[in-house]
Amino acid sequence: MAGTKASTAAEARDQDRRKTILRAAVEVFARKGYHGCRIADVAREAGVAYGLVYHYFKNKEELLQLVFETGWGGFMSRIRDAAEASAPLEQKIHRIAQVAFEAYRIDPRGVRVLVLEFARSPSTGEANRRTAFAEVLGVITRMFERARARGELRAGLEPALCAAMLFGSVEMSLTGFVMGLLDPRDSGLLAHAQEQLTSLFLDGARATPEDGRWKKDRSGPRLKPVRRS
Amino acid sequence: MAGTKASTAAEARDQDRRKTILRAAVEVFARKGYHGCRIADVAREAGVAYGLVYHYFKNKEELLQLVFETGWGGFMSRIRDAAEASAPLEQKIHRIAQVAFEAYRIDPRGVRVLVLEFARSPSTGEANRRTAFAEVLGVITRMFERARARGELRAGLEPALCAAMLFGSVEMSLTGFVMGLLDPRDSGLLAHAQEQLTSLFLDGARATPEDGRWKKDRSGPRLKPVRRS
DNA sequence: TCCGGCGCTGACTTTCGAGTCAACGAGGGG
DNA sequence: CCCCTCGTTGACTCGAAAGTCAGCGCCGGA
Repeated sequence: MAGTKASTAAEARDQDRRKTILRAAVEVFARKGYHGCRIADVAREAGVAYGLVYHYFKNKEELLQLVFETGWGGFMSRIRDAAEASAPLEQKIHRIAQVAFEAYRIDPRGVRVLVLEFARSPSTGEANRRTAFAEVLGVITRMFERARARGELRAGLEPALCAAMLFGSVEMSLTGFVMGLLDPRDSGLLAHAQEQLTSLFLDGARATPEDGRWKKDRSGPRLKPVRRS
Repeated sequence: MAGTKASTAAEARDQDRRKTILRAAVEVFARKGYHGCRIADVAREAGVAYGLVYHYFKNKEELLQLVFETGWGGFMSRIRDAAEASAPLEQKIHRIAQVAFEAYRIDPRGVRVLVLEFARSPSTGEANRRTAFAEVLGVITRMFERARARGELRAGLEPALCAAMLFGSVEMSLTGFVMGLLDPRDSGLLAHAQEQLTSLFLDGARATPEDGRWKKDRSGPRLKPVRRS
């Protein structure tokens, strides 16, 4: 049917426009932050008229909401896949780290928006961010609960706190990269990051006996004399 | 001298006023976030006239800047004390966790502002946060560098990444509490948190041999068959 | 070629809050 | 007791940005 075909084509063009504007919004948002993100800038970035933004989106709120949901949804589903896979804890953690750093490698700008703007600024008031954090932390908490049930988690560790620590480690590492406090070009630091994150989280930062000359006893005395430099 | 005494008294009253307004600003900021934080609200909260705020502070920017600096400065100096003490790594990490959770226990509202709102203003907000993060991460990175030099850090760990992971763990745990995703009343979770943070960071999440029935070998095969539930 | 609809335009209106300032009055000195 | 100073007040100004809308012109069909 010609009518159907035409309307389909029209709809496709509509979707293209929407995506153009959405991408422009990510761009501006990443560059200028929440406060500096004016609809006028988004329109200019997208190369369309000011009013058109309001033809495709109800208001600024909805637009930014969508920017967030798109990005977060993608990230979240990968995290969920990783956390809910049937694999050893070690592998799951490794995959979570991989998802995060891979996302940064592919789209630093998008990660910037998620990590710096949405994670730390009130967009829809607070509900959004709260929901988002609750979502990841919930998924990861359940992962640790299952790991504990299987005996993969060291005794005495609270799954919810493990989740906060794991996700916090990931998020702050990404923040470091995004802010330029950690340089991804430094000796493949980015690649190293996901390995170290997994390794440190699973086995800790403490020197092992073979690292140094002293034997370390985990259950030994807490205070060990240390020479000042 | 009477003149001096009078001017001193006047200055003291001035400082009181300033502090009243500053405290009101923290309050409103914590309650409504950056967007909802209007000078009118701060004035009402402090019980003074709108215009008086501008008698004591140059503008909104300066006021919020000061709110941030006050809180962050206190937090930062405690973190610095902990990180630069001459003590074993274990103790330093424990103290860092302690500083953070203690701060939350004493002043959840203040922590809320630092953790969630983090002075963001159009022009200098970004720079601020960047500086603040660079500052903590720098201090903690140096702590890990010294630990590495002393052989207290497991081989192959990048100090800067350790710093990001440690601070990220602290920050996300606090975020969990502040957002109500972690309930401090749940079986003393708050008290538990600082112990677990130290323990997990130093020794990892992996089950130790004595945790389960299987022997776990750290350098063993990465993939271990796990029964699906 | 002409017509009619609609995607698109951008100037205009509205809203809102930061920052100003003229005036008020408490209180201390003359 | 009066006046003058200065902390204090809050109505007002001004600018910025969100959101509206009347109309333009492109394009597809007759």
